[in-house]
Amino acid sequence: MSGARFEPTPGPSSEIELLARAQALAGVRLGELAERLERPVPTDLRRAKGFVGQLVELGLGATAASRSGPDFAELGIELKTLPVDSSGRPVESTFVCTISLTDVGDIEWELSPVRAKLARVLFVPVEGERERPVAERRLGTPLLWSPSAEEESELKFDWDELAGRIGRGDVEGITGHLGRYLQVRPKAADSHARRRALDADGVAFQALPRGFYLRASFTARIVAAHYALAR
DNA sequence: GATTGATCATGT
DNA sequence: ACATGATCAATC
Repeated sequence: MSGARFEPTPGPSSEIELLARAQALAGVRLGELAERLERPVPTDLRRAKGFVGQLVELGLGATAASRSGPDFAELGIELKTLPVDSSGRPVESTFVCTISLTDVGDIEWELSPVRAKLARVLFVPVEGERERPVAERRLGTPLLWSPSAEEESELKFDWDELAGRIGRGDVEGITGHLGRYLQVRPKAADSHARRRALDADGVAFQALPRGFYLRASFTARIVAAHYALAR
C-alpha cells in the first residue's frame, strides 16, 4: 500500500482500446473534457501552448508529459493533437523531435529519431482556430497512422537533405524553406538559446537549437485520405 | 492568407 | 539544462 498510486486514467492495454477511447472523445469540447479531469481551461493558449496536447494525454491515459519515449510506451504509439480549421485542414505544422546537431549527420534514415517517432502515431484533430474560445473547441475523429511506403520515402528524401546539411556543418544555412514535407525550424526557449554544434571542420560552436517539424501540407494529406476512406 | 522564426509552461 | 507538449506573432 505504501507504494500504491492512483492515476487519473489507467493506460490503455491495446491499440483497439486506445482507439476506442479516442473515438469516444470525438465531438467532445475541451471545456467538457477539462471539467471531467478537473483541470482549469486557459482563456487563450499564448501562455499555455501545450494545454491541448496535455489535456488529451491525460484523457487517454498516456504516460505523463515530458517523459521521453512514446506517449503510450507499451503500445509504441505517439500521440499528436492536430489543430484544424472548420474544414478539417491542419492550421499548424507538427513538431516531431529535437535535433542533436553534433550527431544528426551520421544517422541514416532507417535509424533516425524522425522515423522512430512517426512509426505509429495517433492523430487527434482538434478545432484550432484562434477566434474559437479554447473551451468550445471540439475534438475530432482520431486517426491511427503509420507512414505508407510513399510517405516514408518522401520523409527520407527530406531527412537526407536536412540531416546531411547539418552534418556538413551548415546548420546556420538551414531555413524553414527547406524540405518538401519535413522541415527544420528553431525549437528553443527563445532566439538566444544555444547548443553545441559542429562546423565543416568538426570544430564545436554554439548554435540555435532546432527541431524537425512536419509541414501542414503533409498532415493535411494524411487527414484528407482518412476522411476519403471513412465516408 | 500562408509560412517561418520566436516563444511559453511544465516535468525530469 | 533539456525534453515534453505545441502555438504565437512577425514577416513574406
